[in-house]
Amino acid sequence: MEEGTSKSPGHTPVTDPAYCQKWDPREDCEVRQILDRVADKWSLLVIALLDLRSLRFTELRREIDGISQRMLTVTLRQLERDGLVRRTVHPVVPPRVDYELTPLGATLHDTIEALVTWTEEHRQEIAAARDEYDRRAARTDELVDA
Amino acid sequence: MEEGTSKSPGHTPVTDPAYCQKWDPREDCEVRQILDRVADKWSLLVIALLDLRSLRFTELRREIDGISQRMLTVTLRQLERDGLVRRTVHPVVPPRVDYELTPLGATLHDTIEALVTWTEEHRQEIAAARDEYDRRAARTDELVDA
DNA sequence: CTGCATCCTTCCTGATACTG
DNA sequence: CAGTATCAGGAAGGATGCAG
Repeated sequence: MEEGTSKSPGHTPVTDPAYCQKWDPREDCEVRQILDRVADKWSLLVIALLDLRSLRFTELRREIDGISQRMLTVTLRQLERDGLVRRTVHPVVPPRVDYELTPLGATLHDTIEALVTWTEEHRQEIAAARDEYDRRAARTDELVDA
Repeated sequence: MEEGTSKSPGHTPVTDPAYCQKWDPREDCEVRQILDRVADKWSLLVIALLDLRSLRFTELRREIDGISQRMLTVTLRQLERDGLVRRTVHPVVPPRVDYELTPLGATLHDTIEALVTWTEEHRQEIAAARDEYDRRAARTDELVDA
């Protein structure tokens, strides 16, 4: 019936004022939707590259190792829709399309840059933590085998 | 001028010194691997919640609307492996497992917080951009229909 | 309560063909 | 060049059942 552990009285909800003011817990909340977009693997790279200079479709494709044509298209469309990237079609042959950050996109880059910087500053620590974790896991597996 | 059609001479590579110092273009580069982790949809939310206070598995599951049990487990294991989250098992019945940020994880939270703040500060602009984009798209579709 | 194992669905890549 | 459309194969994610 009722499990004493997750009952109301002793349970301090994280969804109290201090939390609710910052996070809407609903899955479809606006902030979560935007976070899913800007914290996206490919969006991050596209924005970082476009901050250096405006780029054409093929240039982006070439620079971002591992991205498929489909995902680059999808990512650029999303970023354009969100007003972070401007798409400019030049009426020439062969067609030329330039992508560049909007002022809004540029402000996002500052934040993304911080994330990249953090990653670069702490990658040694993370690599060490991974080694440590994997070594422990290996030892545990040995015990299980025995 | 010289279209260069992405040939060698006229093509200004983004992978020049200014770029290479910051980004390793290879897909499997360490920085990209870590970014994929910390810029992950669920990782972001987990770290944001654990910054408020340490939480149990079920508490996290309840707070993060839409996450599956599997993904919460996977996300926590990855964060633990990377040294961002500490997992503490209390030898009691029923089992009790607490998750908390490590000092390293706490430093990451500062950066994530900036991303969340950016999102909150600009969500109106993004919503407006989306409306604008969707209206244009709707009008274009009309023309196509006609 | 915690979380692994299994099945099943959805998404993504990669290749290829075609339009403007 | 800059896409859209399609299809096969694979990986990621969701739902469920069960074990410690």
